[in-house]
Amino acid sequence: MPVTEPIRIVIIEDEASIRRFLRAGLPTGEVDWHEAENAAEGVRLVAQKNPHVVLLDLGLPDRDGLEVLRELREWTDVPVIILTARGQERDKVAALDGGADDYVTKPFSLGELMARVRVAVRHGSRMESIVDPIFRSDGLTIDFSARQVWVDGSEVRLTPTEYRLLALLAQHAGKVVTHRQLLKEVWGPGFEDSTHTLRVHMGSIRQKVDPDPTRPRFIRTETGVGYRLMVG
Amino acid sequence: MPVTEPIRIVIIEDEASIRRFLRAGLPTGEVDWHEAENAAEGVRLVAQKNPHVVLLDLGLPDRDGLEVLRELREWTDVPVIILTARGQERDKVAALDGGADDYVTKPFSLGELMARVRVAVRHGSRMESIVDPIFRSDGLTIDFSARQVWVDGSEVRLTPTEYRLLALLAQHAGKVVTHRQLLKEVWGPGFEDSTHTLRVHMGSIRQKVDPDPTRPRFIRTETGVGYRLMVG
DNA sequence: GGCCTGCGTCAAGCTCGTGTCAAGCCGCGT
DNA sequence: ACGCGGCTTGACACGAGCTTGACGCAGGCC
Repeated sequence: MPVTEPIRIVIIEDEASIRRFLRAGLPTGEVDWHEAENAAEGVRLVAQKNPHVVLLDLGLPDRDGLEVLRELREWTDVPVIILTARGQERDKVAALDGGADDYVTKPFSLGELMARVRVAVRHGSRMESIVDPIFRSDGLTIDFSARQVWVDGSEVRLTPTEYRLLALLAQHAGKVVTHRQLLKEVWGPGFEDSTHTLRVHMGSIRQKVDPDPTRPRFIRTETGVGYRLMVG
Repeated sequence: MPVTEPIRIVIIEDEASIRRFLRAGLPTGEVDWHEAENAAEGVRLVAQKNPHVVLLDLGLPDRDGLEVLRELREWTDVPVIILTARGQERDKVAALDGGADDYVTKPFSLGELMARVRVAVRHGSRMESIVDPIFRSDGLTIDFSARQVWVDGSEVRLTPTEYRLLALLAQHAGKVVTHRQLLKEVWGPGFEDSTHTLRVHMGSIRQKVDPDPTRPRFIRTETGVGYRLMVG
């Protein structure tokens, strides 16, 4: 899992010179950049790309920027940073109260703009990560964010390898995960043949969560193929 | 969504004239206004009032504003709007990347500021994760705003590094915090491999709050992964 | 029945992570 | 200059975790 996904930005701005200036100054590789030069195309692009941040010019040729903002706000909470030459207080207040998240007046510095973009991304991501992912099935509970496992309510302590194996099975709950898959994911490429080690580890996992392998509650072995975590 | 409750604002600003100017211009009845004229009082006030927004001046007499921001960010996500005369790009970027939510340079217009306050309140209410400035669990108490720690009622004195480590664990109470995470947060990027130093510090923390690591009350080591502060 | 293959268990050995002690370094205040 | 507190670094012992090998067992095939 990559730690730093590139920031997806949609800019809605008619002046090509501004777009070019921004595009040239972007940190390469960290930004996924999409340009629209009018309102209609901009809204379509936001819907299509689902960006982390939208940069919106107020002085568009086909429609007023505030209208575009209002239209976006009908269906998305994506952070919108207004990017405009209009520096009057009433414009700012109207935009901010109209749902904009920030307001930057031209001319602006690229560094400041990118810092404000990062703030907006921070705000956006914080809302998504409220619930932490938990796996439940029968008496087995796995809290991935806490890296904790319970069986019938009592906590079970797993070693790093054991946890990674069990988590991998849980991520594909109900489906068979092959030996090669498990070995490659946990030990890395080049260990696809250490199937004996894998069996020993599965054994110790079972000892902790599933004591009787002939009558398995959770982990079923699919002979010759791999293992499967059963779903209730 | 109309905010029925008045907006609670804490302003940390040494210049009395600015405070007076703002206080005079506030819409009466809609704002619950609290003033601090230095950093120490400001942090205390934030902890006490649990405001919707904090207005923070960077040029305080007793401490640098960025430090104050960093200290606040150790325990609260309350929106912070920087309010300062420093308009250099590097100041703005440093503050915004340091956890600030907005940056307004003096002289500013009152209308714009209040609009930005409303944006901040909007952001804050959306995540509604009001963090308690006091952490309690079993016999362990941590007051983030006062940087104080108690075990079974008696105060424990921690060094700066020890406190930051323990506070970090408390912020993710119940969850595993990896070695890399701890090292990066406390020592900064580039120190992710100094795991030995980390162990020594964890040792001295334990000596003070959790004398027997084989039967831990609070800090459990997750071998090969990191540490976890247990919750009752 | 004998053989092979795949799987599970157990024990032993080894590696590596961990905790602790002590020494040395640095910054700071007296 | 000196002492002190805090941080880092090194040495070392201990234990947890991982790997490896031996063995028993079940099922399929000749």
